[in-house]
Amino acid sequence: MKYWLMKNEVSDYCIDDLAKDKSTAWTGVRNYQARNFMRDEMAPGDLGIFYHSNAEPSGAAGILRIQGPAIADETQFDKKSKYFDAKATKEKPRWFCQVVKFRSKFKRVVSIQEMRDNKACKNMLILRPGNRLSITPLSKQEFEVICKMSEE
DNA sequence: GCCAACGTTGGC
DNA sequence: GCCAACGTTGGC
Repeated sequence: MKYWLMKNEVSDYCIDDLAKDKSTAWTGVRNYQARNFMRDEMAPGDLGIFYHSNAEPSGAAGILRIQGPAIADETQFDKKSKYFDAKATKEKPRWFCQVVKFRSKFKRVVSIQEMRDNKACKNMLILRPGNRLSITPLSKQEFEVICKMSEE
């Protein structure tokens, strides 16, 4: 059982959208490291923090569950999509995504500043300067600390 | 295969 | 909108 932090621009897709949809394919990831996490490391039942970036404030907004296993990201085949990749084929997809299911919305957003201020979060990759990875692993402790902060 | 230039991300 | 960080690209 692993834990993840999955970042998304709040204006694109937020926790309320996921609550409404119940589940969604986490498409559009075009970074190899993040792809490998989804394709190789995530397993059905893993839990993730849904993180809002470019938000007021940016931070952890809720919990999602990985349906797993990874599937091909359909947007890579769609010429009209900004995520289209001419080098990808149906036979050999380059990009993968996970279907994620809504689990819960936090009572309040746990801001990135609160995470910075909490010693238990100090190793989180998301807090590293210049971090641009949209999917990062979390330890069980980090996951639980964020959940706990959301209750306060 | 090096590395400079470029583009993107994302907090502020 | 600024700017630091860093992944990607492409010339050599």
